[in-house]
Amino acid sequence: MAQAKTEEFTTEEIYLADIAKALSHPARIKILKILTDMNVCMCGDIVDLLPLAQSTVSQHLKELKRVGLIKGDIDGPKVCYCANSGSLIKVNEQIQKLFNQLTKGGSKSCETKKK
Amino acid sequence: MAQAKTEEFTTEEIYLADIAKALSHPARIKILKILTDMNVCMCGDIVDLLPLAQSTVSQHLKELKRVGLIKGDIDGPKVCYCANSGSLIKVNEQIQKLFNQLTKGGSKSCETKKK
DNA sequence: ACTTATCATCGTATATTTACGATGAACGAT
DNA sequence: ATCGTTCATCGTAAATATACGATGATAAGT
Repeated sequence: MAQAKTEEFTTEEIYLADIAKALSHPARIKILKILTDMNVCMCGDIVDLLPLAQSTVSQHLKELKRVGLIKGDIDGPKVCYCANSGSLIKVNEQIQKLFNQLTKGGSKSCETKKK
Repeated sequence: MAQAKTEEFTTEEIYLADIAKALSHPARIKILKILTDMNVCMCGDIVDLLPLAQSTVSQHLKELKRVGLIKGDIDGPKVCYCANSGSLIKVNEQIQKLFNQLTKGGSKSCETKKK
């Protein structure tokens, strides 16, 4: 099965993996950049900046919203999206924590003493 | 189709998304931590620390090796895995660059002046 | 009330991911 | 040479992801 056995992993591992999943598509990376560059929050013009159909972009936005990296405010028929700075900062901290752990050990080597 | 139109994205966006994909599973996060904690590089005992079958763990290791986050040295019938510190540092820098961009703008708000 | 614009969701097709058991390859030990 | 250990790969099944067009929902404007 493709059923992940998440029971055996820590909350942090699951959280980080989930964030990573949200970032695991070039379109979503690009959307985050677009929303950051446009200081005024953007709406569906994101579609014009991506080589994807409107429904597909909507799905990507949904995924980013799912993990809280962006927010969307309904304004009439439009929806105004913007990056969630607070969440981005928090996520950045979590990632930093992970990489601090992963790189703290200095350089290790696999070189096994070939006997 | 599930064919990603990667033509329209930058190399950096594709690279970051690819790294994120490699990190998008709790087991792979955990494997990286295990390889870091064990100062001496580990072999297949990783399997014993994960709630997954040996073949599944092997697949996860392959994915991490694909993006260069870990290395594996064949030592007889065993394979000695270890975290690739250099790669981890480089990846960390790339991620930092991204988040610096994403968080540089200060706090934005979606709050549309409800007229 | 009707149209237009904007966006989400539905339905669907295909690709990829995740997982497992089974098998195969490499090597050390007997 | 045979056996056991270790690990990758194959084959396969189910879940998820990606993408699109079509449809539905909402609100502004006519």
